[in-house]
Amino acid sequence: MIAAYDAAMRTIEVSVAVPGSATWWLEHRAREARRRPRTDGLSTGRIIAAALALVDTEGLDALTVRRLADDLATGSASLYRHVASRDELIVLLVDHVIGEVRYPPAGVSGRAKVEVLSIELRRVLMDHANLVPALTASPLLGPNAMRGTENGLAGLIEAGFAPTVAVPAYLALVDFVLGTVFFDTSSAGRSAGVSHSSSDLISELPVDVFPTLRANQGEFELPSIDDVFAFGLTTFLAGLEHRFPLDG
Amino acid sequence: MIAAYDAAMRTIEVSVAVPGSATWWLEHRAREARRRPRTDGLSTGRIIAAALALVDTEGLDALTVRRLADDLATGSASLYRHVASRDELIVLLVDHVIGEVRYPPAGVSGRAKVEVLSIELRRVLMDHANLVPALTASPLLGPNAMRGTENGLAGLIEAGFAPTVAVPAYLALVDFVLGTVFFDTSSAGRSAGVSHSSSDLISELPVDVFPTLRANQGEFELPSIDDVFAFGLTTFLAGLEHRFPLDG
DNA sequence: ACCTGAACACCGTTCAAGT
DNA sequence: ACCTGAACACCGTTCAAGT
Repeated sequence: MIAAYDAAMRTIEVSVAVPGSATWWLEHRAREARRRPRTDGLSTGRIIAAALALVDTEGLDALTVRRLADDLATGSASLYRHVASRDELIVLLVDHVIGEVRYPPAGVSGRAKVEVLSIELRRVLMDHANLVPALTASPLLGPNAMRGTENGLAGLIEAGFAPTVAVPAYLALVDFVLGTVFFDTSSAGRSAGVSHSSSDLISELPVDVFPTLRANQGEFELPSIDDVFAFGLTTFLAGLEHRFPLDG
Repeated sequence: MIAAYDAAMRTIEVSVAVPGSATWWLEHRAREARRRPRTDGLSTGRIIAAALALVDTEGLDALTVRRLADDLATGSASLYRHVASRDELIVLLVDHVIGEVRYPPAGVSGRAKVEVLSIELRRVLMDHANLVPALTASPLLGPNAMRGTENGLAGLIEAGFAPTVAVPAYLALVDFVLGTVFFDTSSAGRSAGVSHSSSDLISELPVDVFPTLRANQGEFELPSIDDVFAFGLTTFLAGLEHRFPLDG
């Protein structure tokens, strides 16, 4: 009984929260506050910077604890003094990248602010395309992500939408931005010369089963990934304004 | 010189295509056609079924080649006779799951068909939520995915949109569906009792930096993930019809 | 007290040796 | 010819031994 209780408490103290969850971020903030500086040259900031450089240049798979330790000229065990696990490191990395979003000046508000923020979020994620698969590992609840949510939601409310509309609209918009980023980066594997494009694949399909694709094969060549993003953003906002006409 | 040439050719013959790319799918189809039956009890179909069961019950991380071999009562090396790599297996798994989409009867066309297909794609992916992170590994170009593209695009064209509109609209719509699925499954980490919801996190934020979030905190409790999906789908289609009014 | 070398329990993949 | 046990070159993480 007592042994089981102790074991349970130990689990809780060590932190039961999964990295990236709301609970984890709350605990993380408390942990950072009571942190005392380390005697070695390492810091969470240096680790994150080195990890991001590694991911950007060699991909997410290259981010191993051992390799990162090599880059920082230490042993892998030393990193565990600053970061609890590889998963936690990735969660910190994602919020760090979201922190690269540039916010528009105070004069920009309403729909324009929403558009700028959507474009910015997409820009910083595409700038770190190798990190994108890591976005599925946790919800976006870090401080930088929350700042984006604050501003995006404010933009929609400034634009005149009621909170009951603005909240689902904001969430749907983030879903769309992330979707374009996922899709664009997963299609990126095709290197121009050697590989076939999806259009080449379409021309191999039997015309009786795939009449629409075969007939419109050329259209798939034309829209760039940025075109599709702009098309979707404009169409979504048009639909929002059409469904919920503003009072003014 | 000659050694280098031989090495290059060998690389190409072994297949230079990355699993899931258009080139890979084309090669895959050719490979399947000339495949002769194995003497052991294994088949790609049995492997995929066992892999999916494992992912569904224990998660994507539990899908190791060794564990899968155990489940199939063989050694890990034997699986490499049917599947070239773990990555290839995951690509096959994703298209297999997309194959669970149920198509509407022939009477359903136009906007209704587009809605049904969007809802179906979301349903099958949410049914296999543990597999969702694997969707970022490759573009969706398998036979089952192409069937979905054929039908989705046909729906938009039946609805009266020109191909130059229908193609980007289809791509943006898939981006949105995938985005909601990614977002919903990555937020799923919060188990009801122990964990905090994002709303609990919001109430910890300083009101001077996050006024909009604090003021509208309650709204984030209300919309379920299905509500946000339905909201976004309806809004996007409304925007499409508003921007490109039909002739009829 | 803080740090870390060395070990533990795993991976995906290959290939020589068996049938 | 086909199949696979055993090995290779890695992982993330832990902890006893050092300073």
